[in-house]
Amino acid sequence: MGQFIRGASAENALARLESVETLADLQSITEALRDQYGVDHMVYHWVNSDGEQFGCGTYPQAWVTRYLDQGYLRIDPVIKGCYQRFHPVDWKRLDWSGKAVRMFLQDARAHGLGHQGYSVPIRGPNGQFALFTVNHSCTDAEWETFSQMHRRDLIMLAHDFNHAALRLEPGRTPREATPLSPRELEALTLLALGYNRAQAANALSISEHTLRVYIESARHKLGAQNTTHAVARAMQRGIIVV
Amino acid sequence: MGQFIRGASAENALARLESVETLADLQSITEALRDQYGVDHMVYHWVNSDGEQFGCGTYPQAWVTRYLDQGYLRIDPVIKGCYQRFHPVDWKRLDWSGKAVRMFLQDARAHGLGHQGYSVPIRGPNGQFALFTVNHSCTDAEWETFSQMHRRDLIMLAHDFNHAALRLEPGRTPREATPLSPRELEALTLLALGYNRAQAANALSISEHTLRVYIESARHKLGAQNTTHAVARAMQRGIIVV
DNA sequence: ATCGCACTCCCCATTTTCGGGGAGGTGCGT
DNA sequence: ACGCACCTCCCCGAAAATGGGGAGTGCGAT
Repeated sequence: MGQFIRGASAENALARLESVETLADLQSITEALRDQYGVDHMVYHWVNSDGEQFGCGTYPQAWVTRYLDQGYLRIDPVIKGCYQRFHPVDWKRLDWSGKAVRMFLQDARAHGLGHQGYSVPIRGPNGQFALFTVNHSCTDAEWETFSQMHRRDLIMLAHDFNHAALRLEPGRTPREATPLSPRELEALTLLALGYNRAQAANALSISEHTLRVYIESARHKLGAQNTTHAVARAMQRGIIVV
Repeated sequence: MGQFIRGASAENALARLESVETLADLQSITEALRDQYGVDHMVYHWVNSDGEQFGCGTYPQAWVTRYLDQGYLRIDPVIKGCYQRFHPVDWKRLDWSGKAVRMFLQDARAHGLGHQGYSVPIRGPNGQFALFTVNHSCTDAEWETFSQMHRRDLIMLAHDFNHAALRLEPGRTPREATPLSPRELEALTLLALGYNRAQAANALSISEHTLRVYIESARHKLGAQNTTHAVARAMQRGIIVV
């Protein structure tokens, strides 16, 4: 295993992260950090199921392509595990059972990924979700030492990468150009809680017709196809809390 | 202004945060940190629209009560501003216009809050959203110096407070009783993406009748009242990613 | 090898939602 | 004082979802 260099050497990269201007800059920083920390791979990427992709890192291009083509986003236990956690997670603590998952793992190994991993979930406004991951091949004990030693560094790195990414891709954030009105939010919230329109209208002490107007306008503002879609988008963007 | 102590002195509190066992512990840590950093106030609190409250800090009790009673949650520019940002924000950069907001500000001052503030937004799984705030009275230049010097400390503190809070309140992370089958998850995912039943069935290359069976069984497993509710629950539990 | 579970298909009638339209009142910021 | 966004109410027909029922295939586990 490479030498695990301490925080001080990461300061350069931290400083560079704050003034990143292009995705290529971000990419070169992941490579520099990978070398500084002496690990096999370091990756930052946005997690979107809708095909949009944003990320950088040192995974082989073949693996990135395959990952997307195969729809591994929906299989990868790292995604699922991090989605339900706040704190960074060691890959060993995830659930790797299941046929599809085992095949995924095998495929990952075949593409040169190490069996040790440590991933930091990051959440931004409007339901943004991203991951910052370090990947390596070494013994469990060595990995434990590494991850414990650099845990805080990695959290800060994840934070800085996300900050840089949000600066580079402002188009992802200001989707809420038309914010929902209080009544619209209330309406969607009740629907998300399982109320039907009659019940929701009753709960808000308004007519069902009025409720429909709210749902309709919320749907238009959210660019949603139907009520379920509107509720899903509102939840995804974090503008309603259930 | 008090002396702004550097990161090293915060290490004690960081260590204590990792082993916190009660809300009172968390409370005492905010007080210790306030004194260490030499600021007027330091606060961590959950932001829930549904009235549930979880938090700790050094704001006067009278202010906390008033804040809740008056529903300032929906007025406070700090909440709104942080909700739309990823990076910590200086209160001066927020939008303080509006009649209600000005009255809110006046009320805050009257309750002993300083005019300088720096707030760190934190997001967890299941749409959790929390804030970590430091508040003080000093000149703009002094505050600028302070916030720049301790920015990274405050981000890590926010992270650790949230981690501790999530450990203390596991009730916010519901467990998955009966796991959904792959097809059920696919079905719900497509619905969350705005597909209607015919489109979803087509996308999965199955009959609409079959799709209905999945939705039905998923609804039962999730204890949901209707399709929208089922999708909302699945998203809330993080078992589908949209 | 048997059991359970996931997967697939089909019927019925009833309830709910959708997608347009119009119309009047309030309160806030410029 | 004006506009603008919000809130509230109502009409219609067409489309979609719901809630039951039954019935056959395969796969993995006990």
